[in-house]
Amino acid sequence: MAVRQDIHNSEIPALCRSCEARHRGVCGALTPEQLVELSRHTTKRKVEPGTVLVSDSDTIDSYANVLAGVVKLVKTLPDGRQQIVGLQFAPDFIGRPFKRESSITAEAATAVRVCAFPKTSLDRMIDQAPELGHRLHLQALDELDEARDWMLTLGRKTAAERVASFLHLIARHGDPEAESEGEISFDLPLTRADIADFLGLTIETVSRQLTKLRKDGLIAVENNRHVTVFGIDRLERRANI
Amino acid sequence: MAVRQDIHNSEIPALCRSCEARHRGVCGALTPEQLVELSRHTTKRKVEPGTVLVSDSDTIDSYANVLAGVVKLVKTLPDGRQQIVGLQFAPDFIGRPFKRESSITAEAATAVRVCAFPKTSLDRMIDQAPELGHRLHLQALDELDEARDWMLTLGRKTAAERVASFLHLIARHGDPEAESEGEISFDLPLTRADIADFLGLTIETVSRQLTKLRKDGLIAVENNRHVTVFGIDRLERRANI
DNA sequence: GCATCGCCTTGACCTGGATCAACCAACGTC
DNA sequence: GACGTTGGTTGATCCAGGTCAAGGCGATGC
Repeated sequence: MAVRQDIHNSEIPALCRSCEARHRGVCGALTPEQLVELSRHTTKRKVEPGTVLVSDSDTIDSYANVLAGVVKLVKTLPDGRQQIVGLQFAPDFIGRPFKRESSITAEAATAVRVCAFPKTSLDRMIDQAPELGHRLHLQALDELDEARDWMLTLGRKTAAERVASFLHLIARHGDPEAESEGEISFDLPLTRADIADFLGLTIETVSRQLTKLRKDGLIAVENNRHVTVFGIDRLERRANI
Repeated sequence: MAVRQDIHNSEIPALCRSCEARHRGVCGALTPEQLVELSRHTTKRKVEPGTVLVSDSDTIDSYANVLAGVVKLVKTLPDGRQQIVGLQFAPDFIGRPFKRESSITAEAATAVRVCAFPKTSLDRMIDQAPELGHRLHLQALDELDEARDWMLTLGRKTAAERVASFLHLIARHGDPEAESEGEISFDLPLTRADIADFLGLTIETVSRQLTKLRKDGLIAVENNRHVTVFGIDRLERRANI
């Protein structure tokens, strides 16, 4: 009986079987038993672009993993000015551990699949699985590095450098190993308005800078969203990285 | 003999006795024995403003606690443009756990006292004291919140709002509980050049905005460094917080 | 077919903050 | 007590990027 129980428990939940977060994400820190436990309170959902996943106006009582798509973290001034302070890709973790509230809104930038679970379940699990806390710590440190990189961009770079930096970020995220002189193409996960909010610019300026890069032969743009970069190295030079 | 050893070991090292980091900082997570162990490799030093504590050009092999003064975290573009991406006050921890290098320079903004210890000693201790890892995690999360707050300032606020936000930050740091309508005064820990690098502005613009706040009766400035704020609430309104 | 809508681009013009330059005050130091 | 030097202020001018306005274009609806 005890044996059967073990066998049963060590099966990976169906929900988690094809999930990227189980390998590269935070769930990789959990044993099959813990996965079963967590998955009991978990819901996987698919949401439209624009869906608010976490609002800054209410207290947070759930965490989530991004399974597909891109989530933007947005901060808003009382008068409506907005700044995107982070982009989360699969298999990133969304949430602010050890705090009941956050001043950040998380919103789907593209179609997004997420796996959400109650704060309490995961908080309990952190105590039992130190490796889980460690992974969350690592993600926080990575996000801190990214945030500080972006502070340099926001505080000191020109519009041209910012747009090039953004394209570089997306291109490198899609293919970190890409040949620096080769061609690389991808879909932009953000609208012009979102790009502007990410770069601290207006949509007009973003549009003009993209046009400039196009006319200078560094990129090609199809259907507004699909971008081809002709040489990451040339983009890097424009971005002043 | 064993008993004497115990008594001896559980004494707090002289080095740590009056140290703020032992209470509110990361060292609060350590037992007296662990403090003794760590303090064996620790050096306390007092440095002049401008001293580079950690350079982005070499690999990091030590951590430190700020005991007094203010340390600025600086990022630099190849052409020399600079952005301050964080300010560390006592008893903050300085260092990037779990990575051999960082693209950030840490530099004393004022006269600073720090307590430095080798990376290896602390890394070893993290494994033994989970509470230590937890405190570092908490600090990383706090710094992430601060960095993102500042991204909003850099990306979307006007020069006037930025300068007011900076004064508010320093004022609140000195006295988090201050009456919102009362008078509060403090010394600026940064030169105009540093303030400009923190706000993504030029020194001229910082100077003009301070003059404006002075003429509008929100602040008084003596000897360039000493500031009195007449009503934090009025400053907040200017900062658009 | 052709209205309407969302998203993007382009042009004309304006302005907030950068740049350039002069000057001031405090502080060595010879 | 003249003389740099460092850190800050103020004024005049300039320009990158914001603002305002018009128009393009594909998708959706009637």
